[in-house]
Amino acid sequence: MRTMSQPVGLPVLAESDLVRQVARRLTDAIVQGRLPPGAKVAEAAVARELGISRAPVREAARLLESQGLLMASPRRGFFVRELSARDVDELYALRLCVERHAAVEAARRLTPETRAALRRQLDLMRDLARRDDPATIVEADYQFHRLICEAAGNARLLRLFDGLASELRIVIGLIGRLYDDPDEIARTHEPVLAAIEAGHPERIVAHVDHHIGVARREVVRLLESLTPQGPPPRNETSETP
Amino acid sequence: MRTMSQPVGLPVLAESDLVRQVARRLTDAIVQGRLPPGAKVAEAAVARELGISRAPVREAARLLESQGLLMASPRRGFFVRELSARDVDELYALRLCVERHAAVEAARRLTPETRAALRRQLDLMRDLARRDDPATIVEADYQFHRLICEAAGNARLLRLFDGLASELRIVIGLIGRLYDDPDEIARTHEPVLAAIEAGHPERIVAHVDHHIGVARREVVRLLESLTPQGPPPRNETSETP
DNA sequence: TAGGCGTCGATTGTCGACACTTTTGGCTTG
DNA sequence: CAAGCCAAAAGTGTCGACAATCGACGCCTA
Repeated sequence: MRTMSQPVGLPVLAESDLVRQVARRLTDAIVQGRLPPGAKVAEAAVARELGISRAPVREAARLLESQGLLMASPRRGFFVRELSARDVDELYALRLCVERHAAVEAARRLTPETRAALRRQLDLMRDLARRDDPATIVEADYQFHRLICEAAGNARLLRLFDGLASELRIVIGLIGRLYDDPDEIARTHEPVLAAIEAGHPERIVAHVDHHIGVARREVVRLLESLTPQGPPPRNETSETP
Repeated sequence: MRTMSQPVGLPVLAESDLVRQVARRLTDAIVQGRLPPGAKVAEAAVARELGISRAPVREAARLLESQGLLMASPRRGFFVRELSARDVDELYALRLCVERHAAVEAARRLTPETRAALRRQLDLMRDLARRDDPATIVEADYQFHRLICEAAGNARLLRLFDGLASELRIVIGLIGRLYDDPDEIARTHEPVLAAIEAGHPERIVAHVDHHIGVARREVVRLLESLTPQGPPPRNETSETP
């Protein structure tokens, strides 16, 4: 068959899929903090607001459920996942584990392009730090770490990272500004990138450990300080299949 | 509100939720190889077979989709994910990353109980190796690794492991017997457990690396040898949000 | 005879409806 | 006045239906 001269990768226009769109909207609302932890996500309300029926909303909710953003409580509906300090600690443990691997792997297969991209991102963060816009900085921070995971060349690892980051953003967005000294965010990332460029696995792991470890303790501490809140769902559904 | 004396976590009788049941059935069918990679999962057929409507089937399919077991192709339906040799390699890379962490952590908080459980599982595997029942051995193998992840005390890590294992079982089930020497499976696990009991992080990592590395090369090699097959879906949906 | 086109059947995406459960609000009662 | 109970309202779980789309088969054309 030779209908087209070449199967040149076209941009794959317009996912007609309502489910994806709803999923994305809900995700945005959650990470932006517009749907705070514990909030009920009423199908009917969402459907009404978007001018669609409940079916696509339910399916989107299922997607977000197994991504850990929502929690399904039978006969009661979906709720934005509430993260205890312990949850966040677990998430950071996984993130550490993932990013360690990602950084080492990224270093192994570092190309001039990705290296430049990382440098550029770091510069961007430095700039933003001067302008002092918390939300934007958090976003840039996320992108920097994401670039590293992308550079590891493992699509699944990237998806995993995105999942962890999404869940964490449930609370990060809540906490707001994480760094007292806005310049610190760039300073703490510099050694990580330097280690990747240098390509010493041990040094990479050490710096990643330190960098994420700091954030981890910080966030967990902050979260523990404002834990006293919670009227929400009734029980964890723990399965052991 | 205090309807019940206490919101003690009840066993949540009879999951009224059809979605979970369908999800589980589909998962079973996939890991048991009854739904082979690339197979189409027709909603109507599944619904008819289970005597229910299509809605719960669709929702279950969404769950499995974001677990990586199914792949949604818009307007075409759901298909059992096909794993290329590269996919499997990526999965093993993640598994390595996860299990390393799990084993080290398990060693750190090793209790006599979990230690006994691990020993017991290893003995079981030795027994099964003598009886030589491939399917059962694979299951026991899986359980051993799962126990380690459980012992790490991170619920999320366990879920992650389950997810990776599910995906891998898509192909493991296909390959069938992995070990020429059935006794080998017990022998290769022994050093891992020994290292965990000894509690030397470096030695643990080394043994886990070796053990999983062997399996990884083995499976990837086997899979590459029978890759020539594939009429299936049409394109990867790669998002970069 | 090989290749392209139109039509038909099958399947998906979405919707509205119905039964049942949970929640809420008010009312009764100690 | 507070606590408990009852009834109405809201929301979920599931279903069957309908339009739009995809794949396949067969026909027409070069």
